[in-house]
Amino acid sequence: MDTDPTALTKKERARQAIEQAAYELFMEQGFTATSMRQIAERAGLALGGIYNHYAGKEEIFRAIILDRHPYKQILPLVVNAKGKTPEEFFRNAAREALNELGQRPDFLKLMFIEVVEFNGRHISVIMREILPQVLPVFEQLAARRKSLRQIGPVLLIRSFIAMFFSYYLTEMLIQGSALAKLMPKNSFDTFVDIYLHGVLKETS
Amino acid sequence: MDTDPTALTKKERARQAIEQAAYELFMEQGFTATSMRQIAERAGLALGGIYNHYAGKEEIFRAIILDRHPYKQILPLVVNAKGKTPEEFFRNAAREALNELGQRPDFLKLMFIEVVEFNGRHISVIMREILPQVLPVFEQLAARRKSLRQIGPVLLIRSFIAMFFSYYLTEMLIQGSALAKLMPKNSFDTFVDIYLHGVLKETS
DNA sequence: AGAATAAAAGTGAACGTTCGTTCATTTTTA
DNA sequence: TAAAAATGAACGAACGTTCACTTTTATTCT
Repeated sequence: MDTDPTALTKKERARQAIEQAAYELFMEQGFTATSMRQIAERAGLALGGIYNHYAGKEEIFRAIILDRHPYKQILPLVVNAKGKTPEEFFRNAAREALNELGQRPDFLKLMFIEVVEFNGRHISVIMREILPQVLPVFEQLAARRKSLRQIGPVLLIRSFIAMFFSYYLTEMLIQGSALAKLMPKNSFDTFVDIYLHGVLKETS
Repeated sequence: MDTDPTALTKKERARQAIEQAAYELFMEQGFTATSMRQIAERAGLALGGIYNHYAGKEEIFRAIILDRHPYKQILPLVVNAKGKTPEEFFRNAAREALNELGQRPDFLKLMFIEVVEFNGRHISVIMREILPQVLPVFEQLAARRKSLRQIGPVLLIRSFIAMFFSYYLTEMLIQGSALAKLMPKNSFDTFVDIYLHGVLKETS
């Protein structure tokens, strides 16, 4: 038989097809609204076959969260962002993360589904993986008291991530509304500016 | 018969009971996971009776969005917030909104359900109501070029709202995770500070 | 190597449940 | 006394999962 080590086994290819189909459908319709039949059809196998690879529907979602979540691509970009000053670092990290996220416009929905349908049940496993990588970077940043206002590393992480979340959440919320028409084009740049400098002018 | 004009008619009381029950259940379980039977039971009437008041399940959700959404209470607090300086205004508005939101911890879920299950379909009606009230206030704010950096009124609104969203979204995401244990107590104050002054120290 | 064979994966009908909605009927309201 | 509201059984559809069965894959033995 063919033993090309670069080729995925048939088993693995089936798993990937199931996860890919489920990922797309969850993004399009949400978790509850997506049926196992739809997943099977898009993955190109029969309904019952799914259960040879996953114990059930929620396990597919968990698998997606664990090894298909966009943070896998984004995290390295942030952690490895360069910059002589913290401002440079934040701007580079934000820009690179945004570029990657721009390719995957539905990334936030995974988080919303997680919150709405599972009350954040699966997040802790992500955190366990993210934190050891990200915390040292932001600890070094927070220590630069000359450049940064006094904000602890944990809140620095949270607020940095929150900037992306809030940008995309408000984008999804206002899409198609009157506010969307009034919105400037490069709004994310302003979000980064506000994160860095605030809305107030310096008082000096 | 009793014609006390302050009393709700029986019809109205039934509608309120249905909306209240549905609101609670949607918050607890999400829209799709909540059944009409659960709504009927908690509202204290029979299954079929709901359809004498609402055409279907989604119309209940729409009614909740329209006249039970927390922004009804919060919007006036923000619009009527006082403050000699923009900073005072923002801090007062943020504090009062947060107090109100603290009483209604599930407020954000309504938005998430809206995004996850309806792709933001019902937001435009909210915007049509909010914008005329809120835009003038933020236009006046944005015009104070001495105090505020150059940010248009529309982005000023969006980023101000986004501050709350990002705070609560990250709170829901990290709850129960390792990051939550490391989080300082009064994190929202820091979010407001970052919104006002940014994370960077002034360069002067 | 090639045949035998046990394990894994694929199939789609069937199962039991639950869903949103409808309906004929009764009770309450105006 | 006519309209509105309440009732819960019934309907058809869809759901996640299981099942008996066939096909494919991987391993063992000659």
